[in-house]
Amino acid sequence: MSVTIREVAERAGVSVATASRALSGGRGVRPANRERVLRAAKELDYEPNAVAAALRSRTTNSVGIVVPRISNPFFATLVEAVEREAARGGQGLLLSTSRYDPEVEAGQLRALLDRRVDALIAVPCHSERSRAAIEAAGQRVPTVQLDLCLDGGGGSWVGVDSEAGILAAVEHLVAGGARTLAYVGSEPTDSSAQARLDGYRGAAPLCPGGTDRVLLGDFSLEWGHRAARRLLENRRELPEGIVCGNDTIALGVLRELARNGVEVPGRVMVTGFDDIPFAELAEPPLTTVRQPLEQLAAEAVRTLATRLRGGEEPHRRVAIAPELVVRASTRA
Amino acid sequence: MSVTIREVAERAGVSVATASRALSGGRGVRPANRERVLRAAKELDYEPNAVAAALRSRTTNSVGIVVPRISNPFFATLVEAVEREAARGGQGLLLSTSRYDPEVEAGQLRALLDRRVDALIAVPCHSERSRAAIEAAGQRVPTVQLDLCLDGGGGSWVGVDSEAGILAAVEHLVAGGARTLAYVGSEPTDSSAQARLDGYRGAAPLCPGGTDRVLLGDFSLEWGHRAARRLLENRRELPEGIVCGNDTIALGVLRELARNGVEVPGRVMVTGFDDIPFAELAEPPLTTVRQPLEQLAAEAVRTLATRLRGGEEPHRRVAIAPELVVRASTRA
DNA sequence: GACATCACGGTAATCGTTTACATCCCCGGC
DNA sequence: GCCGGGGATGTAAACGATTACCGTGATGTC
Repeated sequence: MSVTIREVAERAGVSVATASRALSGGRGVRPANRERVLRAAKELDYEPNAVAAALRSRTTNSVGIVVPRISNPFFATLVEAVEREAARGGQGLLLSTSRYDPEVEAGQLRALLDRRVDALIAVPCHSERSRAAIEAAGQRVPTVQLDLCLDGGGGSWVGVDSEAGILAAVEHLVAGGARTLAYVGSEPTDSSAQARLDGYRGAAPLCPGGTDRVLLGDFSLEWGHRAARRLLENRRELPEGIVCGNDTIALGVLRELARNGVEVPGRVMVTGFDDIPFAELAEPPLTTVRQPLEQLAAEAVRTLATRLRGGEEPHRRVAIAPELVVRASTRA
Repeated sequence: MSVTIREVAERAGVSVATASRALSGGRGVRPANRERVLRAAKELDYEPNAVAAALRSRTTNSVGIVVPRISNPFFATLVEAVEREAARGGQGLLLSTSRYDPEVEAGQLRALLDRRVDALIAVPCHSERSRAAIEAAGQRVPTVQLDLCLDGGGGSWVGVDSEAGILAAVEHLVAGGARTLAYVGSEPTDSSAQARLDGYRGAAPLCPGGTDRVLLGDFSLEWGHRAARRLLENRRELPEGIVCGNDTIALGVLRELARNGVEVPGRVMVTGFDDIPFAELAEPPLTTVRQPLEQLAAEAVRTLATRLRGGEEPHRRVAIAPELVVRASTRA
């Protein structure tokens, strides 16, 4: 069927060992022989069988990734960055989704391990119930948690410094003249939600006027709507700045404010978090904290690469500082 | 290192052949033996080596997919649907992106074939220059083009019936009272752009008042802006219905109309195509033609599955009828 | 000229399964 | 009682690379 290295070797007049050496790296082979092997391979249109190579060399040159979903533009962009980064190193990417179900997630991780991926990248879908599977995986291959992480740490992690991001947003709002603030975020069911909430609480003292309104729901547009309505109940006490836990919530808030004729940023300023593609398309365009996705992906892949090349601490935790992107939903 | 089937067989007191049979399918093994093998496997925490199985059985239980990009929400949703469908059949998904570069695409396809994927799904990034690589791939494994296709056909394809979709949009606009129409789409550089344009031209006779304004650019928000500005140059001749080639363009058009104080759907009705997640978040929410992504994915995977199970025509072309989703950017 | 060193190349073992083939046993039909 | 058939099992040969190990000849050094 397919042409094998044996036939290439035969045509080149060398042994399979030499052919193999010539095709991969080519060290320890006389240039003349190397040439002949390469030529033979081209003439026969030889396609190396990566499966056989993987079996013998015990390395598949592929990494597995598990994310909650891909249709979420945030994860999509993340996966894209990881794919590009992996491809650059000649690594294939095996993609799975957990659909926010720890059981599914565990199954996917196991399937990836059966396929003998060299390393794993996972966005744990639950800060508690993802633990067992992810730690088990970490026993077998280098594993890095991306974006979200397990409660209480454990294993490598690469993510954004949420607290610094929220702090930047708060500083910006205060500098823009906001005297009262509110936070609309998600219940701290995952590590990001927790960190952003902590960030808000930590930054609160910067705003002298008052920062005590904290509304927690989930990371959805609907929650943004509802929270905004709640803040609108008493028009007089409407805060001058609303810090949102992510962009989706912020879009919901913006929309509800627009419906009720509240001027943004005139009467209220709004900030988001993530900088999803639609943030700049909102009306008005949303000031937000941009996740440096490319950097996150690069860092994650690099972490795995160094772990594979040998040693390095298995508990590397990298928090990358995000960047505030100022748009029209706030005053400079 | 890892426990092998040999050790499982030993512990169960049977030969490796029997162990293998028991673990995969279990046909032709006495129930008692099957039980013992399964128990031994569980006790030893046996993890089958899919690489070895793949080498011997010449099937990797994995499909490769190449899309132009994942950060495009349309492709992201498509990939997600394919992943789910593949996972259901126990197939892994190897993901690659072409970044709209036929060279990159060809390289990715080759890499996937080296990895011996059982089948391929590709969204060709160019209707001409993708041909060689995709047809070459099709020689080796079942390959299906998804969404986009090569010029002039060739190979299997699963996509949406663009012409029917545009027709539905036009009918809807005419039924809603539009007397004049315009089309804002992309130059026909890919098969979808072509089909949508053809669809508009085919449906034109339905609108007695006039349908001759056809503006072609690319599938971007900016083009939507520019096209809308051009239509606004002569306010009096502003068409009563604007059919857009995709949602992104439509969002651009909507925005420009809003900036110029044109009422939607009062003065002008607008339709999109695709139903990306943000379509319903637009202001007003966008009436659009929904791509049945789940169905497309399922059909693509099914096509490959039947091809793998043996025979079936290699030239299956499936066009699925899309559904019109009516929202507030048009009158019912 | 003897010997250590070195670069290169070949032979064959190996990775961990699946599966072709042979064997064995049991059962039913004649 | 013999034979054919079929199901369960074992033996061993694949699958197609990589690589440990060893042999060979060239080279350098004393």
